Amino acid sequence: MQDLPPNPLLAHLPDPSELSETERDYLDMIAAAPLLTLGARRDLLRDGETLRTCHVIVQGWACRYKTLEDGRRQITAFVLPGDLCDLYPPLLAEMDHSLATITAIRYIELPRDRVEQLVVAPAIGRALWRDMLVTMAIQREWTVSIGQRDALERLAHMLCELFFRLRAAGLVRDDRCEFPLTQTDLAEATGMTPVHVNRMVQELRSRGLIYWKGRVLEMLDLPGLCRAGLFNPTYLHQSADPRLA
Amino acid sequence: MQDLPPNPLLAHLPDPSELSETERDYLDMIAAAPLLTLGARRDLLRDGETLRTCHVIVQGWACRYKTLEDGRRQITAFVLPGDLCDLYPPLLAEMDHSLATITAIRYIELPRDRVEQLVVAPAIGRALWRDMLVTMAIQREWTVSIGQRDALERLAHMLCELFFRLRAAGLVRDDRCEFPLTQTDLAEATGMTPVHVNRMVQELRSRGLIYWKGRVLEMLDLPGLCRAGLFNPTYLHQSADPRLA
DNA sequence: CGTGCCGTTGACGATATTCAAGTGCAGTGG
DNA sequence: CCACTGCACTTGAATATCGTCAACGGCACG
Repeated sequence: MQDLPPNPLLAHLPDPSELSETERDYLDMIAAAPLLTLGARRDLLRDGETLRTCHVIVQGWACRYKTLEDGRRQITAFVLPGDLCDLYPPLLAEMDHSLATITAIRYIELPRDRVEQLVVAPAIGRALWRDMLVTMAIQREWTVSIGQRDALERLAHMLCELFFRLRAAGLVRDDRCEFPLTQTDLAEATGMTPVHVNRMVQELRSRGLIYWKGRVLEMLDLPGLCRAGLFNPTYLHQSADPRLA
Repeated sequence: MQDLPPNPLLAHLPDPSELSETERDYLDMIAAAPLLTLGARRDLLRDGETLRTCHVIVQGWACRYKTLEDGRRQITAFVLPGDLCDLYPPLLAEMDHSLATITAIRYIELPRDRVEQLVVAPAIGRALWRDMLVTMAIQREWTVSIGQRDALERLAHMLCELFFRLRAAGLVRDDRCEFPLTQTDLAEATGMTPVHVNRMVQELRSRGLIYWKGRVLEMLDLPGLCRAGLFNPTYLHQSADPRLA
């Protein structure tokens, strides 16, 4: 692993100079929290659990998922490096879904009452709200995607979304990025079968829109892929970001 | 219309006795806000708009929806009487979806900076967070539903969710409720065609699970409907509520 | 008494699933 | 070093679910 990116909880928050003394103290404590690790393809939190602490993933990919009684599984969200993630569940009684790693991750744990402080701290609270609202917008867009887009559009849209989010996190160079998902992951996220995802991947390849081999994804024609997926990035509410280069 | 229910923004908040002086003042100002009205089947907010004020629906049904360039439309959420709803969009730059009424509604408008105060007020802010997390859980469950459940399960699940939410809002008596949605609404929410919704509705009827005529829906066999929809209400995080009677 | 929307029905067709078999590659252990 | 194992990916054929198209009935509203 290369150097750790700055703690994403910090990256999503206002500049410390805009914060009060108290809020700066909060952030210092967070920055000092010990880094924990978890291997790839493991559950971090399970449906039904009652949590006393909150988790923030600092590095690596994860996903939320839910399983039906008969085993059908749906991934409801991907958690990318730099995303705030499980800051909030302890505010509810128990987990209503699970959280699993895709790659190995590094994360920190925060006690519940510390999160409650953060959430109502003036500047920090506002920033967390904003982050939550974007997460919500993404979830809505998944609903639109699975509900209305056909298989090819759905896959194209998913790849676009992930690519734009990775880019905002500074993880794209020359239209290429690390891409640890399997076709089965994409199937569980888009509500199709792995077989059909495979056929659609090949269609995107044959149209010259993407290159994907091993763990590397390259956008050969990003505007074309956006068109194929009826992808409009405004729902991500990405401000013009310096890291976009 | 019968008597107005108490302002839902208040209903979802902690008892005033647990609040500070300042927080009580906030609530008093909200309670004093003038009630606005809008007719059925009209847009309250449109995709792309920039908002200066926040909206809280006090009475009536509404829905969020998104439209693709080619006209396909997906309802991403139903806003029921008693739900907090558009408190937050102004925190983002512009609307990424639209909000339309189903029935006539009554609502209030709050200036943006007042909402920012609420969001970071200790007790109120925590309550709003909780509400937001439940909304998020519902949105995740829609993803699961559209992604994994088949048409019949999807419809059954949607009816169960709406019924449980209406019940928590005190709008169910003897397993019956007002139900102003059309089959086309349900189609746009579940990602199926109106024709197919119709077939599934008839299937549920013929199994003796529901009665639905005009604007009244009655659950003839709620446990059976829950089974048919693989519905597990824990994601709604409804505490034992006195109004459940 | 029209007009329009909502619900209903049937025949047909398309998209995506299921089932089954086989390939390639990475990691493991002999 | 090489065989063996497992997993991800790939391919094809048969099938099913759901969508499309089209027409009609009922009911509310003007």
